[in-house]
Amino acid sequence: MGMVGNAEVVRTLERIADLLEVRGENAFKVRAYRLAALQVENLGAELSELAASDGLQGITGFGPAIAAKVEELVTTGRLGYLERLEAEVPVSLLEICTLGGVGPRTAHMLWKHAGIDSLDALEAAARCGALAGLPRMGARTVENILRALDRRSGETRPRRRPREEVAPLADALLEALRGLAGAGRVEVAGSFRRGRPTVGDLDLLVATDRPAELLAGFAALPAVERVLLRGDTKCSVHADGGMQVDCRAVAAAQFGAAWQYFTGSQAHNIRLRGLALRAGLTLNEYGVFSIDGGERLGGATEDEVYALLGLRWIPPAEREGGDEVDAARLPESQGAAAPARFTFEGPAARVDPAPLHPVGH
DNA sequence: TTAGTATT
DNA sequence: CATAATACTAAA
Repeated sequence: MGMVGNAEVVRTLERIADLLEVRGENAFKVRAYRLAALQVENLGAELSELAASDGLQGITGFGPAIAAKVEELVTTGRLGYLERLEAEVPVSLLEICTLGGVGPRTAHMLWKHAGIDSLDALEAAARCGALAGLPRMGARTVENILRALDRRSGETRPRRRPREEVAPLADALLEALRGLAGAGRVEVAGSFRRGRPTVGDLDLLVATDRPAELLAGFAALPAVERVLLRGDTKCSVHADGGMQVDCRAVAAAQFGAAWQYFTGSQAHNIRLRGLALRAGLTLNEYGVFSIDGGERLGGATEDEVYALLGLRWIPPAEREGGDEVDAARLPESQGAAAPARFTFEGPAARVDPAPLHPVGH
């Protein structure tokens, strides 16, 4: 019976997706496995029991191919397809992908162009200059790989931590941000705000008129150990203890849309944005826009964002990408059908180089 | 400008 | 045919 639980099915489907990706497979196929994994995560029932009774065909994200593989896995405890994949693709390529800045495309290239199939082989090649000349391998990138390999021995590999363990750091950083010149409202977002029992990183949001300046201040905080990247709207760092902290700076008029985006979950955002498209709108971290014309309809508060999509405000703890979006539908009359209630006032709500309306011309 | 990686 | 949208960096 259920020797193989849903959690292992999720891990297996994700592993298949990772291996297919470094093999250079069709992106849609890779996504299909990721989507299936996501669906299993949010599934109410045990797959092994479904396999014994109704079968797996009806599950969202399961076509015939994935249904057959999952059935094999939950009934026999093994999966021939995965075993063949692991025999074909060097599994160490997945470790190479854990180096910051190195993803599946690069791992694939290293494997095919230079026969690199392990971290040791990569290190050797990097040290003896064998990487230079490979596609998209400049001096800068080689340097970044060498630094990432160096840190690897420190073994500070990122892990999810209990939220209680992270809370003091979150409080301290919120306080520090509030103390920076030009800082307006400051809030935590991400999985921490959603109340998840464990968090992988901290996501902080700050309202400001001078984002670049504020992010420079953030990067210079004493609690910051290393700056991973810093742009005009976003800065990622490693804080003391190795925890990654992402800080996003936005104008006050966009705070609601940005907070919504940054709170996630990813699956929730995708559902919201999909709903927006079907309503003739588009949603991003800067606001809600009408698709034709790109007029900005709102986004100063989360409430406004959800209302423009015809939804009641959804508590962060529910934003996991299950059925919460459908459950939050408001009666037709005041929803997306009549979205022009909010107008965007005030000058330049957007940050300087105008990220505004993402809808292509 | 484009590709790749990253983020929710 | 195919889930959304955007930011940052380095290469070309």
